Amino acid sequence: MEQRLAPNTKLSEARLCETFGVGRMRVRRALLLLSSQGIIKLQSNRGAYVACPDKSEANDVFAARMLIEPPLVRQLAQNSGDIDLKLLIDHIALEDAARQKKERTEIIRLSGEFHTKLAQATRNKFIFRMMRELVTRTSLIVGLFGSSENASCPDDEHSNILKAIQSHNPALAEQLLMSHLDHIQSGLDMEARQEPQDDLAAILGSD
Amino acid sequence: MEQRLAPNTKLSEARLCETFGVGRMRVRRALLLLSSQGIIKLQSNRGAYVACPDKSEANDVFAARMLIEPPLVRQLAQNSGDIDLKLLIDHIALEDAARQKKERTEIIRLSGEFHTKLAQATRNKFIFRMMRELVTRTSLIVGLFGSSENASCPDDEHSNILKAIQSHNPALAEQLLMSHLDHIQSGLDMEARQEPQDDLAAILGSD
DNA sequence: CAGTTCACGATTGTTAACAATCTATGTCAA
DNA sequence: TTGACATAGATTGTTAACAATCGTGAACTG
Repeated sequence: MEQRLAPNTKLSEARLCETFGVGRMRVRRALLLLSSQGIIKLQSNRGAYVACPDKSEANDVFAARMLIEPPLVRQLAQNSGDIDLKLLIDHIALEDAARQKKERTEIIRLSGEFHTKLAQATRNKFIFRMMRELVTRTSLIVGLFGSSENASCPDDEHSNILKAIQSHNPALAEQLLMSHLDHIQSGLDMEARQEPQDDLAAILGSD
Repeated sequence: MEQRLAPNTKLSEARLCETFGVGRMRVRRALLLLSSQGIIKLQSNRGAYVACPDKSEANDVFAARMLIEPPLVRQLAQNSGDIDLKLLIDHIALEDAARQKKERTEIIRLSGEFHTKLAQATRNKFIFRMMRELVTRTSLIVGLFGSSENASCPDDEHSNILKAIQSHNPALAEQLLMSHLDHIQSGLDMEARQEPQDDLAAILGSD
């Protein structure tokens, strides 16, 4: 989620065991779940590797998001009664704070999380899970294909989307979101790839 | 998927081991994956049970489907170039055949699968996975709350949706699909619950 | 007779040893 | 020098024994 582990990084069981201080069973369970979400790839007898989406997969992820998120925000803007607006308002506050403090990894994490919280605001478990999966995958893609400067979303687009929702303007909310997704996607360079890093220093460093 | 295992059925590890002739490890891996998809619930130290969606979850599933499927079929009807229409045409043929032979479980399976194949026709892996999960969950819900006669979708609604897609009529396709989902949902009786069955006779019987 | 407690059996969770597979290194030959 | 082959090490996959937890039923008490 925070792009500290590059795609194709090998995740050896023994290494994860000592890093997190748990037995192999826990590690293998976690790896299986991550692989079922497509975050890592399990290669038989070869181990687990951070997933490395290709160009085509990247396009699929954005196509899926452009299918789901527009009706999602439209619904949020229409039906402001049953939805959890506070969740979004509080989140924007967090984003602003992180941006002022220039906490880079925090900004990246919150940028993705905003979209997850759009889904969470519907109070619909299934929509939430779908968006979380798509957002996670987007993080991988941005880490792979993104130029370093635009790793996070443009500053105030999230805030503007929220305002459109609050003012019950479905068409505007939908349009703002579409162009927001467009900005993210067009900020990617589909040809250049980051090279894989080969250890877990990123995780160890954060303890 | 075929509603042979009622919700709340207990799935004991030992039982599954002998039924499928595999070790506990394989069984536990499978149970973990099923639980991550919400098809079963893993209760700590108590075992695995077929998920038993409640009224609120059922509404969430239909809300999620009504959010995703309309733009999905609209896209299919608009952009008939890159999509896999043959998949849908062949499927409708299978449905017709099963209906003529009055193969009940086959009809139920294919009824759900049509919606999965709508997603598959986009050739987008993520859309496909999301729909598969929602359709599976719908099967559980229909098994729980559905009256026995309308367990499958009305006869020709799938066929009509496909025709609207083939004739590039997005608005019609979207409208047909919405009323189709409405039909399924309104055929449910949210109060009456089927009682759980307590063993795996259904699986054993099919071997 | 009802309610509580204890102990037993059954089931799940964990651990550790073992087996199988793959990668890498080093040797030999062309 | 390069290629293939074989062997050793490391890593993953599996199995089986062990520990922990939970539900049940019997025994006991009020």
